[in-house]
Amino acid sequence: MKETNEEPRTESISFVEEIVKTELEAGKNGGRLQTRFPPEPNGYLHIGHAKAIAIDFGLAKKYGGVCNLRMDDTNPQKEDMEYVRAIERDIEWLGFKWGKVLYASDYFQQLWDLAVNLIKQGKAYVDEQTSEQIAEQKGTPTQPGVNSPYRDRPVEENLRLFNEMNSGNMEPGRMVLRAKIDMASPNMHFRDPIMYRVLNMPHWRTGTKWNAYPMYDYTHGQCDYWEGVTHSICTLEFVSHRPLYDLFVDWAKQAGGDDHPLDDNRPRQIEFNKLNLTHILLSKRNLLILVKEGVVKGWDDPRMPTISGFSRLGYSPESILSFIDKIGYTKFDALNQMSLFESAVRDDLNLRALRVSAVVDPVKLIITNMAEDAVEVYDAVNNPGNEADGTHQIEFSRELWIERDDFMEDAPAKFFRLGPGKEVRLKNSYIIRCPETDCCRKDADGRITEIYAELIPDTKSGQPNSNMKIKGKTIHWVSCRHCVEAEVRNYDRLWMVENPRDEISAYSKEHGVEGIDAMRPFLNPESLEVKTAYVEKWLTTRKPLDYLQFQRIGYYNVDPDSTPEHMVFNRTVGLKDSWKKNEN
RNA sequence: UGGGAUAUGGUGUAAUUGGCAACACAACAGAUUCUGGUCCUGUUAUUUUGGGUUCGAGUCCCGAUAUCCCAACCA
Repeated sequence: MKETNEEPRTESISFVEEIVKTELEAGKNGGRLQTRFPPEPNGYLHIGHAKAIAIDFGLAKKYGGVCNLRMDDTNPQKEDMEYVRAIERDIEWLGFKWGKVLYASDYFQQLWDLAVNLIKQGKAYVDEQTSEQIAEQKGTPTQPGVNSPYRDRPVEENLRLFNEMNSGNMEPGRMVLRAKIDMASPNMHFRDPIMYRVLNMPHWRTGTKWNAYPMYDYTHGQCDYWEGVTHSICTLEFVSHRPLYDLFVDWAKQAGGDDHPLDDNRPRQIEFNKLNLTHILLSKRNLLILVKEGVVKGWDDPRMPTISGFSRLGYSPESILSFIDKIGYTKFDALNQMSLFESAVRDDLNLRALRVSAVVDPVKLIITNMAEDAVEVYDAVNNPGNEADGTHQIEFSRELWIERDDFMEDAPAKFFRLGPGKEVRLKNSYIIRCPETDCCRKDADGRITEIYAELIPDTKSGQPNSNMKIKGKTIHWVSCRHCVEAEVRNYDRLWMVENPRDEISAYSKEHGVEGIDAMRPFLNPESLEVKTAYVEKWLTTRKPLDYLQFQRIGYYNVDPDSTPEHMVFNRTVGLKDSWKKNEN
């Protein structure tokens, strides 16, 4: 039933992009597109941020707009310059360019002036209750709140106290500035939200100028508006903040004498589903615990779901972006499978990784009909999928290292590797054959120490007999005299459970423990296996973050700490293995 | 009867906006292979539920159900 007109499937775009595109085409905002990526510099960026980055920067790039990087630095208690630099590095590594680097703290004066204006209009007041009292009066989602006794104090008193809040003489917690909205609103965010609190601590950018600092809800929308952001894209948990976001923008517009209709010339907040991944824990608070408790070696530990961690593991920026593209932007609270991510990584690495030989669990193989001092040199293809990647040289000699599990004395029928009387091809080299008897030597424990085989003449790649049909597969090897030792770090998932976030919080509630104690039961004790491998000498020419494939084993990446003298390789992801599956 | 959001194979996402439910991952089977990888072919499996409107409903209407978000002086 195939019709002739098989039109190319029209590109399907996310609902977010649909909105942006439609408004752009309608000429809204003067046909201008401006987004922003607003991280709080209190930790490293993780894969969830990458999803936000991809749409914030991606849309701006695709539709000729601009995306600014704005540090959401309204809480000096948790933030640090170290994080700002790391955030910039990670965004660049992903391949995106920002318009400007801005800071919420750039707007502290403007926000202050607006707050004063709002006090004068009777829209804000200073509350002297304790945080417990305020929480109590706020009510619950099912019960309306009640007004603060300070709600109707005179404007002059509000102004005086607000100034005192910022004087440096006010103890933190003594008073806050609240917006006067509606304590009975079904939307909790409307129950007189706190605009300013006293922290009395220096800010790493503004120094000691401020002692009272604005809250997120009072900051974000106005910053967007003042900057000219047209689309403020964020995650779903902010849906219920949107009415407040819009209200504060209204107030800022009015205070600034902006008489445009309220639905024009203003940022529009759009929310998408945040990223959830199986076997991954994504929350800066919890990631910080892993770092501080030494469970991992740092924010860029290859087991961390941070951008820098994935980078060090060997995931390419392209593979991360490709994965994000596959999962899409919707409003559904999805749990994505890690296998989809890994398949995106393998897809990309298959194109770019150079093929090399490394023997990770070595056993010696002796080619009995080869002379002690003979050496042959071959050209090994770097990437069968891309001839332009060229070749590199490898050496072959009498004594080789091969993988221990490429030999079995008593093998199942479908084991197509080495064993008594069996033949295999040595990658890039000869076909070899093990004798029927006495094909290996063992130590006192019965562990194989040496395997013997003879090469079959003229079967080398390119030689007359090279097409000889054998039952065996092709195995990889390195020459004992021509290889070097290297440290190989095989990483495995950090979490043994599919959904660590839920498991941890359930465990935490049940046992009344928090932090690392609630996490420990779910951590994989074998998340890192360090091995010494024999690798071909050519690898000493490889540089940190180079993409490699250890043939028949997996994709590996050169660790940043690796040197030619002591090479370190991180396992990015294993190759698919349809043999291992057969075993069980 | 607090408010808000969501629901399509095992998983995630599409469906020209009311017109043959498709793509990817996963799983399984086979072919090719000097990587038990890649490439290629095939198989299994989907509209939460009950009503309604309609020639026709994943899409519209009404009612259930389930999940998520909101009660930080965090963002």
